[in-house]
Amino acid sequence: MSEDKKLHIIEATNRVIYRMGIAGTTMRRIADEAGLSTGALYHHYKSKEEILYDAMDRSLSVSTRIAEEVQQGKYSRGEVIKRISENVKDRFNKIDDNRMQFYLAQEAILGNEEISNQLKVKYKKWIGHTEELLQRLYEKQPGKYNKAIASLLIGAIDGIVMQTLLGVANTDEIEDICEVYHKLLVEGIPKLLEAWDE
Amino acid sequence: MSEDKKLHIIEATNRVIYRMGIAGTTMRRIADEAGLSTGALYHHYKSKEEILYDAMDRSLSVSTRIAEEVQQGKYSRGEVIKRISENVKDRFNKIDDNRMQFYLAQEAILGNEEISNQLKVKYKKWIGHTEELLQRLYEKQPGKYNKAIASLLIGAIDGIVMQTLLGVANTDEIEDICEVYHKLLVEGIPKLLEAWDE
Amino acid sequence: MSEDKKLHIIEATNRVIYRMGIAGTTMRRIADEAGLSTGALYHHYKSKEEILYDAMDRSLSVSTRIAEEVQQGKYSRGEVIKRISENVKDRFNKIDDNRMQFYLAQEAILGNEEISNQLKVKYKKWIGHTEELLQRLYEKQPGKYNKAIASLLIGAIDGIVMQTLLGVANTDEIEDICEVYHKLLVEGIPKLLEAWDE
Amino acid sequence: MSEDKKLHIIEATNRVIYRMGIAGTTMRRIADEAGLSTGALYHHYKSKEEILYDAMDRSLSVSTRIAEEVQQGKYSRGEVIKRISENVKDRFNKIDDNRMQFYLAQEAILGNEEISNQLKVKYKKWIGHTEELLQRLYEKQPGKYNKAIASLLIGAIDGIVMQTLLGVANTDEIEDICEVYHKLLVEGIPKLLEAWDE
DNA sequence: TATGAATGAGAATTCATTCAT
DNA sequence: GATGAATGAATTCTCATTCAT
Repeated sequence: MSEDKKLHIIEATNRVIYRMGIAGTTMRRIADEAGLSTGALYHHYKSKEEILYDAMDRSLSVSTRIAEEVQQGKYSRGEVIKRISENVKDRFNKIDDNRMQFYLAQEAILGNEEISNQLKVKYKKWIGHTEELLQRLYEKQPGKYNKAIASLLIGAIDGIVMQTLLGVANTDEIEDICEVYHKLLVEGIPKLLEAWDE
Repeated sequence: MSEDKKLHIIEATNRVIYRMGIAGTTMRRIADEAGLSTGALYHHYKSKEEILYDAMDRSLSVSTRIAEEVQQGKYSRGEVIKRISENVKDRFNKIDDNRMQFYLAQEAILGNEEISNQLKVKYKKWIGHTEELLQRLYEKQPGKYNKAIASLLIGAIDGIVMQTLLGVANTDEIEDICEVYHKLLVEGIPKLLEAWDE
Repeated sequence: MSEDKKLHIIEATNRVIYRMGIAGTTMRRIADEAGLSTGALYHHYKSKEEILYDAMDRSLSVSTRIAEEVQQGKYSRGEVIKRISENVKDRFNKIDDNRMQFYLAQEAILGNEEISNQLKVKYKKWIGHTEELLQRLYEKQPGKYNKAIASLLIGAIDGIVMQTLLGVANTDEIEDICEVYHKLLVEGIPKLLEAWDE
Repeated sequence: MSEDKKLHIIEATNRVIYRMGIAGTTMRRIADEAGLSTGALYHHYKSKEEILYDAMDRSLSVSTRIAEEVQQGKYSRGEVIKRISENVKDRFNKIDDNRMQFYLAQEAILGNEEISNQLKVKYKKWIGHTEELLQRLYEKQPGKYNKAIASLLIGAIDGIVMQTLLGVANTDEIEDICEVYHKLLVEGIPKLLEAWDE
């Protein structure tokens, strides 16, 4: 039960998931990809579910999101916004990670509770970070709507990622969307926050 | 191929999805739930996918319909925004249909061309309508970024839908998000559009 | 039960067979092609088998082969051979008929006894005609092997037709094959017949 | 994927075809006959068609083998012709395999690309070998018509096979046909080749 | 540890035929 | 005569899991 072998299997699993989706990931394909027999997989994991869970678990613990690293730095307002925008643009281009992320969400939505719970925790963390970021950026006290804004900002990225994966949005359009997203952070959101003060 | 019978099948499908999730939705179960034989299903739909797509289509086409009504100039600016907001809130509550949409998106991303094309058409319609709506609402000439804004507005909804399905956002938070979305339409977007004029 | 309607159904059936083969010919497709409902078919024929049989029966009674019309004429030896060659070349180009013919043979081989019997009769007739032709051409008394030669001459055409349908032989090659077939009649067969005399 | 097990499946398949005809040959019946589960069949072959193709291939590839042996120069001219004749006679007796070949040809003609390609390869090989054989037998340089002659020789066999399957030719007649075929190789074809030289 | 053949339940889909309207 | 919705058995194929070697 060496950790090495497990990692080998998980890496093979990831490659299969990337190509075939989670529903298309069969034990035989994992075995083929890993250069093992199906029987061998059962020496390391006691079921397919366990393999998938391990794969998804490891995948989730790697993925990063806006705000995570920015938070600790001591950047100026302008620098922070710039870094966020870069980060966002970057995310749209990491097709591999997006695909995997989307599959994970899919699996959760289809009824895999364990993955669902993990993703829930992740999203709550991401939203929390973004919320804090908003406060730092616009020097506002925690307002009733900061969390909602954070959710929308995160959600918008997921939505655009889906459009990219679906082939609805092409590269040029993504450029524009990034610019709008940037402008939204600089102009739209502050305006929104002011609006509630009045 | 009476519309009634199709509706009957779709309703049965929805009940099965509600109880068993998409992954547990088989033709046999749909048939049983509808009180039909499996063969009968194929009399009305030529594949399982077609049933699922129709189920999704019927509910999500509401959003398109509203945008179309608005286009025909039946409403004042205030009314339009109100209706959009209502529509968005409505969409967040259709859990089963949203699940289905994500399932179909997955199929599309994994290479199902039929579904892919249908979804592409749907998204392009949504984005197109939203774009026109933006122009009418803010009396702007078609700008370079109107499409990008529309994509983001649609994407944000999908993203929030995903958060809802994952159980990240609860009912109260959805309320807040709707309100922010509303505010964004009223205050944020106009501000954004102005910003490019300066 | 008007003959007209039956003919209409049979023509539709033939078009379906041509496109889909006999195995791919379903009642629904026949109905669609004929512009009728499946139920209506059962008013005119009591089963699918009966329709297919009728279609094939009519098809067989139309098809012609080398020798049939030549026999009655009073052509010279050279003219007869020329006409046969033309006839053969012609046959290779009538893809539609060949296809149908092949399907019929197929159906018979797969176990349809009635068609098998009809085809058997046809082939015996064709072979008989060809045999007589050989005698007229080479002024030989009915020899032990004339029938075998006739069978081979007929068979060769069927075999080449199959190669054409399979896409093994292209148009240029068919030209050559026709020429060889011609030469065979003129030079090869007489030599063969002589050989036995010696 | 032991060759033994494959052979076992093929033998079972042949028995089923013999009893039920190709149309009545289902995976379940093959499995039952072989004493296996249907799933097991798919462990060795990836589709029903592959099983049928293999069944046909195994028996008909004998002809190819002989042509290959001959090519390697193991036999004298007389022996070669004798072996070819024996081979041809043999082929006429393999009723089940011939049935299968016609069934597969039908599939190919109707658009099954996989089978179509396999058969095309097979035929091109047969024709190619026969062509080379002609050159060796008659010590002729590659002539324009050698390929056409080869095609006709192969085609004639298929045509006679079809007559056998249809029950047009009985055992005695097959004897005669074989003899004529033999004579054709010995006397007819050389004469033909000479004819072009003059 | 490792193999890979075998299992067996269950999936989607097809289709000739029937029958109430 | 005509319709077309419905039947239900049969078909091919998939796949997680087991187990003798």
